[in-house]
Amino acid sequence: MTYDFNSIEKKWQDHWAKNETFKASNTSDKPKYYVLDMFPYPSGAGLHVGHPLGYIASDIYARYKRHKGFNVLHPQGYDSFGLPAEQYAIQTGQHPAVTTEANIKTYRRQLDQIGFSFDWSREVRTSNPEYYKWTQWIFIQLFESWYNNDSNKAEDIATLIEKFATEGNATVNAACDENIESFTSEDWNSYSSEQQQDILLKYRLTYLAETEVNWCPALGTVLANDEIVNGVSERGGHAVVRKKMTQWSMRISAYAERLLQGLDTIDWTDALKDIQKNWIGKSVGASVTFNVNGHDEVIDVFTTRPDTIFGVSFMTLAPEHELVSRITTAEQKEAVEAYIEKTAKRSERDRMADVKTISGVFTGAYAEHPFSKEPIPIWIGDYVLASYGTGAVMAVPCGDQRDYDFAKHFDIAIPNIFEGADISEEAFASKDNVKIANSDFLNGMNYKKASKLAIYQLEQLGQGEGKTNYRLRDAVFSRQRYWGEPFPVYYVNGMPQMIDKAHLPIVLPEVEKYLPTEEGEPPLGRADVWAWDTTQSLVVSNELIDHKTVFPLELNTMPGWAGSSWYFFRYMEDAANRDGVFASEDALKYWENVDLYIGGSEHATGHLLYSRFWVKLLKDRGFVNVEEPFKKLINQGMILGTSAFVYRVDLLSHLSTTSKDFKDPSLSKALYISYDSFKKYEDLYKFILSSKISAEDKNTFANGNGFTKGLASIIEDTVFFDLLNDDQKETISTFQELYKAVQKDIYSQNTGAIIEGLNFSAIHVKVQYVNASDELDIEGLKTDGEFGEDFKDAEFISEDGVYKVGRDVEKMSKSKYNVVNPDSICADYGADSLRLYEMFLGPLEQYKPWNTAGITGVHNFLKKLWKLYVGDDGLKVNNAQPTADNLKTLHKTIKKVEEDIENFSFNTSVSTFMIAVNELTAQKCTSKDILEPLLILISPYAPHIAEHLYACIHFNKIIEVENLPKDFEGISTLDFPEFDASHLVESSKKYPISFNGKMRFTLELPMDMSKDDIEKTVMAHEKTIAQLEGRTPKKVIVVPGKIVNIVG
RNA sequence: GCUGAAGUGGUGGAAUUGGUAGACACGUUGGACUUAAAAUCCAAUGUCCAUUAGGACGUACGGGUUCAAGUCCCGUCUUCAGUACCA
Repeated sequence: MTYDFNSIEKKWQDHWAKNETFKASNTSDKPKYYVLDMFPYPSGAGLHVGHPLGYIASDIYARYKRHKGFNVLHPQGYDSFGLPAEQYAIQTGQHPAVTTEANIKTYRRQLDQIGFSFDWSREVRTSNPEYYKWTQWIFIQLFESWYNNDSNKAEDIATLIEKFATEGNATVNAACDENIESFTSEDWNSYSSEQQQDILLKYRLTYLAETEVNWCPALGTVLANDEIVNGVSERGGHAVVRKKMTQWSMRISAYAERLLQGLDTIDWTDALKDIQKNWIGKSVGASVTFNVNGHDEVIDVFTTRPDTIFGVSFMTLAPEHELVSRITTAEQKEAVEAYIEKTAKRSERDRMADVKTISGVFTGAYAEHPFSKEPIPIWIGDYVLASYGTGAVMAVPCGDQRDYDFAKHFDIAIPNIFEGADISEEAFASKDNVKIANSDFLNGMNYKKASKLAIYQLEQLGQGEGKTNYRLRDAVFSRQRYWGEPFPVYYVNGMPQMIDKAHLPIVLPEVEKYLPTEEGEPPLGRADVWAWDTTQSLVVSNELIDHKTVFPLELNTMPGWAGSSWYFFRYMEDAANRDGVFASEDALKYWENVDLYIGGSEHATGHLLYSRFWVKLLKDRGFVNVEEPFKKLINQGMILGTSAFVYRVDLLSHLSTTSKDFKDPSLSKALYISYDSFKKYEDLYKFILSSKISAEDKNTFANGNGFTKGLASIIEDTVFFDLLNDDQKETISTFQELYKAVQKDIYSQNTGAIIEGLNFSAIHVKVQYVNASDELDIEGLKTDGEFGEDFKDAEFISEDGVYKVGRDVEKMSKSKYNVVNPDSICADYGADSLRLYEMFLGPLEQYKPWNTAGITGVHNFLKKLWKLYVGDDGLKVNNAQPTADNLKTLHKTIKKVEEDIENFSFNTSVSTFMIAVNELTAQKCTSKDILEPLLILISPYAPHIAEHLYACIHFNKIIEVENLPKDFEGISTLDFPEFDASHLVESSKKYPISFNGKMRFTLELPMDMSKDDIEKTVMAHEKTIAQLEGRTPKKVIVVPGKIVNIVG
């Protein structure tokens, strides 16, 4: 009876699927627990071993929670809209829906073979119209909401319209666009419908706005900052321009404070919280208004240091600031315009990365200090960003290093307003332990007091107020793409109108090509049937557009994060009951939110922030009951690939004649040396260059003397040779042999080349051909068609009969040939081995290289586990009375495994299982009372083998899975074993006896021995006497149950 | 620059409140079984010295606290991640 994992695993996977073992119920007496993995994007490359890491962890936890008596929801689905499918569609013309469907099939097959306890009946796909109907519905909710800062929540836009109609907007305290003109109720009521809509857009939580974007005309699309390299597109190297575009935006900034405060209520890692805190970027300070001399203009600035207001010696505006053109004097006009033109060419990222260059231009204009009324020169400088704050700063050079550097560079005064601070070399940036000086009414105060008073005085003047600023920007929500959710929006007289929710979903139209139109419109501009008929409430042909009853539809689509911002609610509802709701009230009430969320930290400022925002909106509008989507979040680390390299022998050569008839010399057979040789040669090369020889000799060595260079020039009677020790001489003689063989080969081809030396290039080879000892399967590599002729006739120079490759850890990628796919692991070792091994690799959150070498370890463990239960003659388990040792092993294991799972320390559990099985095997344990609970402990980790052995014990024979009775309930319904501490009570302890803190020997003593008795016994022991060599100890430390330390 | 995390054998990694550093596994070496190989089993395996007994050193580096430090404190270095003229 051998452990036939392939057959066992397949059969149990089928059994679970057929019996819907892991289907969650929305009605249960059990407490609920919701375990979720971050939404996978079904990429065309399929799963590699890095993907399941988090899924295995969450699956272990989900299965554990079931054993612990919870009603567990553990669903899975696909974030199936996205760029790669669209990119592929552009290249091949295949509809993204088709390729996405195929990719999902692959994903599903790969996921199934790992034995996850997903409730697939609740699967969702964001690209499914039944799903994105509700994404569109939520979008409409956002459109129909405004944020009331007084009630601190989003409200129906109708309440705002009501206020406008009765009170105007003066009393409204809303999160809205800046610079909205105030109006009265009479004004409002007299406005045209278009005017009213225009105003409302400035308040809605999703709104149309002009946004500056990186537009790439050649690609017909907007590019993210990191898709631009050196001012051109990363893909194709096309020109990119800054362009204003009307796009949908999400007013996430309205929620900045709640997003920040909410972090305190959720159990996420501090690292992740810090990233979000940073991103939200709250700073408390004041806004200050400066009048501009001789103009009717004012400059608003935000400062975190209102206490330093008397230290202001200039102001700096961003070059893009709208006031610049108006206030610049005639003399300065030329210089200012030249500067603006220069900075416009630099990307925001460029400007931010370049900290060293100080640049700026004086506008010629002056602002007036609010208190002293002194004139303050107004400069422009590109260290000030238009997109942050007001795009203007009041510069306090004595207290801010950037302002200081700017002032020094342009020779602007640096008044010192800090008592006793030395600002001759640098600014005094600390706000602690210093008093304000030279500052009129602020003199002698500390930061806190002075800030408060300064704000108060500014308020008296009407030139400022306390203000909190957030870095968080509103999120652009439009994409010029095809493969995304269409907006439920049509346009009447240029104003956006929502399609009534009753007519959703608005289904993505067909297009003949997935590219932008020739006019630069998004791909939906190519759709023929993409107009809204308001009378029929139907999407109709574009030809019918008359702007009376038939109107054009929105051409942008939604971004990738739209569908993933609420999918966790969709899983709560049974697939059968999803028709009329995104999730029913009952389901939402029962499941509340995700108890445990596992995924990568790369989503910290995207998905994880946006979903928190949408959930808060849905709560404000009364659709859900929770403020936060994910109660606890664990980040899993990435699994990296371990690339393998062979070292190709390349020629360093020149032609002996000037004749062009000769072809480039190449070896008749490609040669590859092993890593060991490569390393030796490389070390030797470095050794020569770091040796004490003349610079001239080094140059000869590195660059050659016309005939040889590098290692080839190390021959007897040279300075280089004299440096070598015996080992190095050995190395050089193998090199010279190789060199001569290469020379001979080339000369015999008569190519006219002079070979000066050899070079070695590291070439990636497939990791599949490398075993655990880094030895290469040369035959396998030679016959691999994917490498073409590269290795077919190559000669691999082995050392001592083996060819070893070099290794390096890199991100898993196809081009590096280091991708390991779970399919072959499952076939060779089984899903249980894969699951255990991925956990065994190390702490979940850590980045770690994948190295198949260790998988035999966990596989052997499973074989040992099998043998503990099954012998040559069948099942070994019986009703024998467990021994004290058996019980000790079991309960030790229960305790440790339970603690480990609660702490997400899965790697240590696997070790614990190994120890338990090793011990029970040594104890020859056959007792069902021990071996059955042990299976429950192991089942979350290695569910197939545990389930199978459990069924065997249950029926007291080796069973056939397909013949199981229908009513058989498997291991997943059993309770987790109870830990009983009484089995771990020891009667004696092996004390480590240390001398001055160093352990010298151990001594077994009874647990209940008193401190004094321990000391006496230890001191009388012969080894103690030997250790002390007649000295009298100064002190003896006895910690009962722990240690004895003798000092002296 | 700032913020956060980390640095332990040949390798992945253990060490829960300061209390036997290196669990468990890989790899390596030796042995058993076998015609042989695979599989399996047994033993050794931090480094150095020593025939053994045993000893010295050892958790990035330098200090410190303590009877006792991988763990606590101070300083330095390195790596990774996030972030950045953020006013």
